[in-house]
Amino acid sequence: MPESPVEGQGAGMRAVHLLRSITVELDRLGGRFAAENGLHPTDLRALIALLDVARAGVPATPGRLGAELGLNSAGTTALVDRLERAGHVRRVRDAADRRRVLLEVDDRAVALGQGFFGPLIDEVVSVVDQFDDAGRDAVERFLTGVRDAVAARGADSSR
Amino acid sequence: MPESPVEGQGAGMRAVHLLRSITVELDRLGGRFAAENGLHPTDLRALIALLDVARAGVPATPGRLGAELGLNSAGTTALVDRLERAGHVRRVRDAADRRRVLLEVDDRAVALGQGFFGPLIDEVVSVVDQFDDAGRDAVERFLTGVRDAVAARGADSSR
DNA sequence: GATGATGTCTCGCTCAGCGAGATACCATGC
DNA sequence: GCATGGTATCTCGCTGAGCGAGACATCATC
Repeated sequence: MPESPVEGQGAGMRAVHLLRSITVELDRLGGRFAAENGLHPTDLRALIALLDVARAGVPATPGRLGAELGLNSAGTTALVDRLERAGHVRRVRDAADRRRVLLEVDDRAVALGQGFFGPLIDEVVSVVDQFDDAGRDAVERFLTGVRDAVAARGADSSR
Repeated sequence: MPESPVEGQGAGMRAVHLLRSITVELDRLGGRFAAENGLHPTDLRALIALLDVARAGVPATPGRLGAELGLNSAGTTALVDRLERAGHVRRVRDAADRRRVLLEVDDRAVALGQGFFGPLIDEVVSVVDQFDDAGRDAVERFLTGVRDAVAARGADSSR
């Protein structure tokens, strides 16, 4: 049972600490982006989630968004209000099921996000491109393994 | 300039999306841990940051903690109040500089965090252990590259 | 011992998110 | 057709995290 993270740890623990500092830096970066654009961290998470489900082809609704972010319905309404007021999102009544509201992300919001995160994404891609096939495969299997581990632990008890 | 993330993308984009879903799952998990233990996401981030600087040997103070989390002094005081009320942290006047308050993390808080995140850490370590030396090296170089990219982007404009 | 800098805390406020419940709509039964 | 239950969203009132401004104590320097 390893614990202290000083130098000279195993490769596994070094990977763990690198991952952690990546997540810390990432949400610091996200916070800065949010602050610069007058939106809250939650708003940013919401936009990212919206773009995600949009690409998956599923139409986004307040209900799904709220569940994704762990907000209740009241908080979700307030969130969508904010996004709509800022012009990042439009509410459109679903013609098929008129209880539903579909959320359409404005193109400028997409462009905004891509302008900020695009360069970072390109850098990560270029890091991966430096490896040979075996290296790329290792990276991908590692990430997949970590994602599955985290997701499994996130799914076990409640929800 | 790649964009859509559907299947059949390059290895680089797949890595990007895996990384993103890892971070999403991780902070969902963190949120759950926080909720289960009656503390807010910020409190969890604070505890993690405190453990970090403690391991680095630097004594933790409200000032440093607030800067780390991006809170102002009022918010930091409120945060430390909460942590102290919950018994996770103790305030100790610094004898050398009596303006300062040193923050000592309670052993039970450390144990709590390790009980929750320890198994996940072990799993990540075991994922890494499955690779040969070349694979481990690739993973580490990848993570280092990503961390540097994120940190560089986080440092450029303000702060 | 006065002066400025620094670390922490207090006060009053704003606003994100919660719980409870209202409202509108769909999908069944009769 | 019309009641009944389920679902999606929104409204209302409230709690509390975090902010700005400033108070206070302590250190460093002259």
